Amino acid sequence: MLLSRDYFKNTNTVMLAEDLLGKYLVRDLGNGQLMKSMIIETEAYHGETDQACHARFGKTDRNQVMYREGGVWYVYLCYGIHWLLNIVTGERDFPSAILIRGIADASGPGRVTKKLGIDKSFYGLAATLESGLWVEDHGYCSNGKIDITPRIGIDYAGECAKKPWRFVLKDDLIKIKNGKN
DNA sequence: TACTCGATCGGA
DNA sequence: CCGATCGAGTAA
Repeated sequence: MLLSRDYFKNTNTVMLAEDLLGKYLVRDLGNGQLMKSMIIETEAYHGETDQACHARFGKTDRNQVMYREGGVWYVYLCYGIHWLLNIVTGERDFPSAILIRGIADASGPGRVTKKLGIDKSFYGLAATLESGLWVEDHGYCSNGKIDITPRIGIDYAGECAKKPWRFVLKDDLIKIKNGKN
């Protein structure tokens, strides 16, 4: 079933990031083709006090969508090359989001968007059928098979770099094919 | 305006 | 290890 707007309005971004593991990212290519991939890696970014969060310097043109009510996509360009996909969480005016770092057939945040054909055009769109990109719960239960680690690539974030806000599903049944496309 | 560095990745 | 390549922050 489709994850509702209310699901993403939850203010506990860290808990939501863990809960998203095992859910399905669904991309409607518009020609009757649906791509469905299990989410296997996420990271939480929570508020202006989180020194790793893009909102740590306040609202900017790039991050303004993080201040909206949860349930919309935050897509941004990283290192001038890769589009990174986040789902905004929580209440209006509190900036928080979850980075989708990996799906079952594409490990790495840049590969997720490349695989599903996601770019800046999804910025600010709601995670609904109409937008062509949404999240479904297929009833998968992780049953504690989850690695919890600090977030990747944020060494500049001081004490916040130590927060255990990265979640990885480790399930022997999941085959990760590192397709280079 | 001129730097510097970043929620990355693929190739040498 | 290094380069690609662009937007945000900082200093001036």
